[in-house]
Amino acid sequence: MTKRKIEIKRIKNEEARQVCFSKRRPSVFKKASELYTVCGAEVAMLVKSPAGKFFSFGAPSVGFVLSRFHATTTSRKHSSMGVTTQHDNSATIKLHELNQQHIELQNQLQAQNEKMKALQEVAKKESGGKVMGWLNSKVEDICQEDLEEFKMVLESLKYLTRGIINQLFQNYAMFSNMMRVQHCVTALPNQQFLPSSEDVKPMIHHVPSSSYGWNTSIDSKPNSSDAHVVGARRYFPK
Amino acid sequence: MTKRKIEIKRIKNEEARQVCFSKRRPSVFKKASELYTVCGAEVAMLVKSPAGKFFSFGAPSVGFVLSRFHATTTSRKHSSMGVTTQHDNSATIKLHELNQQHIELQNQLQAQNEKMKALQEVAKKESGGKVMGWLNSKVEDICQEDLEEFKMVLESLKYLTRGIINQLFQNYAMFSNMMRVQHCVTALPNQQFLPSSEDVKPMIHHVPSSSYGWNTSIDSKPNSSDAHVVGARRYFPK
DNA sequence: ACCTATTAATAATG
DNA sequence: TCATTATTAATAGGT
Repeated sequence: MTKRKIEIKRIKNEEARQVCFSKRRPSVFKKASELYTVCGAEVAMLVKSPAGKFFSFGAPSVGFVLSRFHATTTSRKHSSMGVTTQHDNSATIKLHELNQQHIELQNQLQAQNEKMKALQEVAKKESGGKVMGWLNSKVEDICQEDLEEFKMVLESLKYLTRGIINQLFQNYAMFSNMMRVQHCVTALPNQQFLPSSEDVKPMIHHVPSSSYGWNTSIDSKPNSSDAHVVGARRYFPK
Repeated sequence: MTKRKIEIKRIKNEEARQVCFSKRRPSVFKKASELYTVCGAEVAMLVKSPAGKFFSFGAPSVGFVLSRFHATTTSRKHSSMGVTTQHDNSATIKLHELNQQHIELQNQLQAQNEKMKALQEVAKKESGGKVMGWLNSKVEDICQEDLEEFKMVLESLKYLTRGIINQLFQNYAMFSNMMRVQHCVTALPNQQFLPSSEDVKPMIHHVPSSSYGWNTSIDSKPNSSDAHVVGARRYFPK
């Protein structure tokens, strides 16, 4: 979101990556804060910077939310009528994590979508460009190219990739079928989860005295919708 | 950030508050995801909605980040929550992460399939191009001049297809790896990830069949009879 | 840290 | 819940 749109992928330059983190992290915490203040959602967020620093944000407190999370993800062996159900609570974690990489993949898909969009855009443009012209330019930057030339390339692209793609999708279909069976076994059985404790105490985080130190969120007013100390910064509702 | 600027304070109307949460939560998760993908920061985020549902996001995984967090915080003597985390159940975690990837890759490949089709649609509109002429002609009929131009086209094709082909091969490789690893992992007995000592409550998962991916929530209300709905959300309609 | 041109998020509305 | 759109908020690149 800025002067130029960036692809959502890891920044290779280490310094630039750290700079980006420094800019983005407070914003994410702010968003998390707003989620609590405006919507009344309990939020805990733990972050380890690329440089190894830990940050945390929590409303009404990190510990409060963490403990609730533990309560819901902590399982036990349940015996009933001689039947012992060994409850695999990693399934719970799995469920919670279904969000996770999915979101990342969504970002990847966005990048792909946009590349495709760029291709489509180019396909719509009319002008006197040559193959050599956009041969050296980036796909995203093509804007004055010759429609006919481009279409020809697309056509040949189809020709060249058809075989590979077909084969890949055949393999995918095969794997997919196999996985589907297995998935039913591992993810679909009824599962039981603990209710959360309703009487959880607020928590104050330890600050390990490592070379980096921690930024912690210490909520002095567990039930208020006020400020949360995060690092050196305070978020107040305006 | 919108039609009108709103004051950052609790929305009193319960329904409006829930609506706001539903809109904001995915965005915050996305930001957290980007913090990981772009900046390489480890992130864990736990959220309890105003309606009492739990959501989580973690990169590289909630469990991973949480266990690191606990390891660090508990190494200072006490866990503030009195919870001891045992994070040696890598096999179980691995299993479920692989299951996640399975689901997510299905979505990704599906999306890719659609994109490829779109690309090919564009290409199909041009049927009588020079390139196709080359591709369909006999080798003997291609003159030197044509070969030079054809070479240029091939170069450009290499550029245009690089991203697509690489992506497809990556997915193929991931699937291959998953199949190998998962066979190994699923053979292991279920293990407890977290110690348990509380009552449990039943939970129902509903997985929509038509979506690009899933978000999860876990109801934390002990006496609620609500089903746990795993909702679907697409970042990129169409 | 600051600036600002752009992109991304989202409140209000249908 | 889903889509649209008018605005505001976030931020990449540069100084």
